[in-house]
Parts: sequence; C-alpha cells; structure tokens
Amino acid sequence: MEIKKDHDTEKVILETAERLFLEKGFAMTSTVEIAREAGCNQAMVHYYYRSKENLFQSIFEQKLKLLMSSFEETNQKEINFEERLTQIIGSHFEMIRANPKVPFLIFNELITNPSRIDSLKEKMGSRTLSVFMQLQNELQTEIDKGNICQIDMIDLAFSIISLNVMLFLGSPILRIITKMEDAEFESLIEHRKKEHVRIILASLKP
Amino acid sequence: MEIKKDHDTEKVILETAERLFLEKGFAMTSTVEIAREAGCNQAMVHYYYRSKENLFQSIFEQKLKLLMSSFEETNQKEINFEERLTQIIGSHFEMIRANPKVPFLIFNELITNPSRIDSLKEKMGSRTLSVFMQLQNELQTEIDKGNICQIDMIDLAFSIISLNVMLFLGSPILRIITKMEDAEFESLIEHRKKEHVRIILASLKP
DNA sequence: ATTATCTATAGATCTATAGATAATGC
DNA sequence: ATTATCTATAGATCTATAGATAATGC
Repeated sequence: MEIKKDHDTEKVILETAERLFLEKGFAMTSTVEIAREAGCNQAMVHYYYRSKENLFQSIFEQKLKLLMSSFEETNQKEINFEERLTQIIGSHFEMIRANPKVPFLIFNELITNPSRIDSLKEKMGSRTLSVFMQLQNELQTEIDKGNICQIDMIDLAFSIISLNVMLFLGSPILRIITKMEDAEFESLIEHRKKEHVRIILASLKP
Repeated sequence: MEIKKDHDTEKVILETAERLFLEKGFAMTSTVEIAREAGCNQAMVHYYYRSKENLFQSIFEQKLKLLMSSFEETNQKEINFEERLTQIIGSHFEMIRANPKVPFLIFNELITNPSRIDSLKEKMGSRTLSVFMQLQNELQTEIDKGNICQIDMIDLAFSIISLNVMLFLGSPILRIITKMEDAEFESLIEHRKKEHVRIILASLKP
C-alpha cells in the first residue's frame, strides 16, 4: 500500500509559511524554518516560490483581500439602517474572528515596510468602495430624517474597525495575562460582539 | 576650541536604538545599523549594553511603564464622574499621541515574543490597578444612582483603549493612503479625540 | 524528458567578543 | 590606571542558486 499522495509539497510549504508568518511576522520567519516545519528541504521553498519575499507577498495580498471582502457582504435585503449596520459590524467581526492574526500581519508589515502600502491600495477594490458609498448615502438619509445624529461615514467606519480589530489584536496578550480558559475567552468574545454593536448604535442616537 | 563633549556615546546609542526599534521593531533592527546611525563603532553598542536583547529590554520596559502611567493621573479634584472619565480618556489619548509608535512596539514584541509578557505583568504596577479599582467604585455608584447604564469596568476600559490605540496604530497607514498633510492630519486627530469621548459617554447613557 | 528533491556552497549578513590603541582622570 | 574607542574576527545564521540524483509521465 502506497503512502497517500496528497503530500503536495508546494501546498504544504504555502500553508506552513502562512502559519509562521502569521505567528511571527516576515522578519522573524526564515525559509530554513519554513522548510523544516513543512518537512522538506530548504531549497524547495525557493524552487516553488523563488524568494522569501515572493512567498510572503502572495500570502499578504490574499489576506488583505480577505479582510477587505468582509465589507462586501452586499446583503441587499430590505432592512432598516440599524439592522444593516448591525449586520456589517457583525460580518466584519466574524471575519477577523476567523482570521485573528491577520490584522497583526498587516500592521506589522505595513509599518516595518511601508512600500507594501501600494499593494494595499490596489487590493482595496472598487467593490469595497462602492459598499461604503452606498452606506454613506443611507447614513445621510437617516440623518436628514432626524433618526440619527450628524456623523461622518469615515468616523463611523473608524470606530467600528477600531473596536473589532483591537479586540483580536489585544486578546493574545489578554489571554496570557488573565490565564483565561478557552470557554471563558469565547464568552468574552461573544459578549464584546454585542457590546460593539451597542456602542456604535448608541453613538448614533440624536 | 574643543568639540563640545556632550557627545555622550552611551546616550546617543540608546536614543538611536529607541528610534530604530520604534520604527521597525526588534528583528528588523541590527546593532550594525544602530552603530552606524549613532555615529560610532558597532562594538560600542555591546560595550555599553552587552547585548541587543539587553538594550531592547530596557527600552521596552521603559515604554511599557510610560504607557501604564497614563492611567495614573490621579487627578483628585472634586469633579463628577463624567468629567473624570473625560479626563482619563484625554490623558490616555495624549500619552499615545506623544508616543504614537509605542503601541506598535509593544504589540509587535509581545506577539512575536510572548515570553516578554512577564515583563508586562511586573510593570503593571499596583498604582495602575488601584486607579482602576477606584474608578470601578465610582462607576458602580453612578450605576446605582441610575445615572448610567449597567456596564463592566473592563468593558469600558477595553473600549477606551481600543479607540485610542487603534487611531495611532492605524494612522501611519491612513496618512500614506490618503496623502494627508500635517495640518489636515492634526485636525483629524483633534476631531477624533472629541469623538472618542463622545462615543464613550454615549455608550454609558441609561 | 520533465519535474521534484537533495546536497553543497557562495556570499551576505549579524551578534558578540578579544585584543590593540587612544583618551581621560588622578 | 581606568575608561572609551577601534580593528579584526569567530561563529552562527540566512537567502539563493548551481548541479547532482531520484521520481514521474509519456
């Protein structure tokens, strides 16, 4: 009987690199380590991906696109603004929850290597922008109707992103300090999800 | 006439290291680079600080203590809870504004090197804790009086820190994307400062 | 034949230290 | 004498590639 040939080295390298880059960032991860953890020779990393930079770039861009896409859940049901906003906050929250180390990777790399910001600009597709535009319209309508207070879309977005991202950016640290169990941590996350919605909605009251 | 002997190499090295570590983190900064930018020989870095790790450690701990101290502005004037909270948010905000790259340094290092979290626990002195304790008491009093809604101190702290820290963590990226001028950026910061206070106070309304 | 894998190694770092030389404080 | 500075270098990485060998697809 043969060993199963789903041992696709190219893929294993990519997955291992992704895990290590997310864990420790670009600079702290070596191709030697990627190869070791992927169970192959170090030369293979370069055989498939030519350079460490190249390997990183593709992972980075994919993750960037992923995060952006969380705003593109164009849920076009006929719901009111409050419900719609609740959905958006929730889908952004869940996207980060499913990829909690991605914000770290992105901040770390954009700050230590600002030239990568160009890559961000490209990936920030027109779809994301159009979702924001439409939300801005709905926001203005609600303001005009007097349902919510005068507020800029950019301020609203900034606050939502801050609350959601910081929770997962800070939680590895929080977990170690407080020695939280998994279950306890999960319930904190659930609680904060509701709290973020509550805070944002409260900040919109006239 | 002699060249001024305020060319204190030990100090110049420390300051240069601080600047470079804040800019690019521990891993991306080499002792070679520190020496070059400090205008001395690379051996001098080790002569004064023995190891790169040692040099980093002292800077890291000092910055950690600095951030913690922003909560210790024990402004014991007789002011009401709302004003007091406004002051705390403001002093935390200003501390980060004056040291905008410190949160990056701390997150970066705690995530890539979790063993440093012990250092954080130590630095998180009893003074910081007692400020929180007292604030928690005041919070409970206000809740009992029905002035604000039922809320946990930990939730309140989390929200304040999230909003303040994320603004400065994200702004290098925001600035490059939007090509903001200094003046424009400053007015955004001022605006957000007011907005953070507004959001937090709105989230406390019964 | 082509593709995947390994061995070996070049060349560039980087940290840390040993040991020589220069500057400074009594 | 002591302290500060420099030169030189050991020893450990790390990235990337060249070239040999093994596996695979026709």
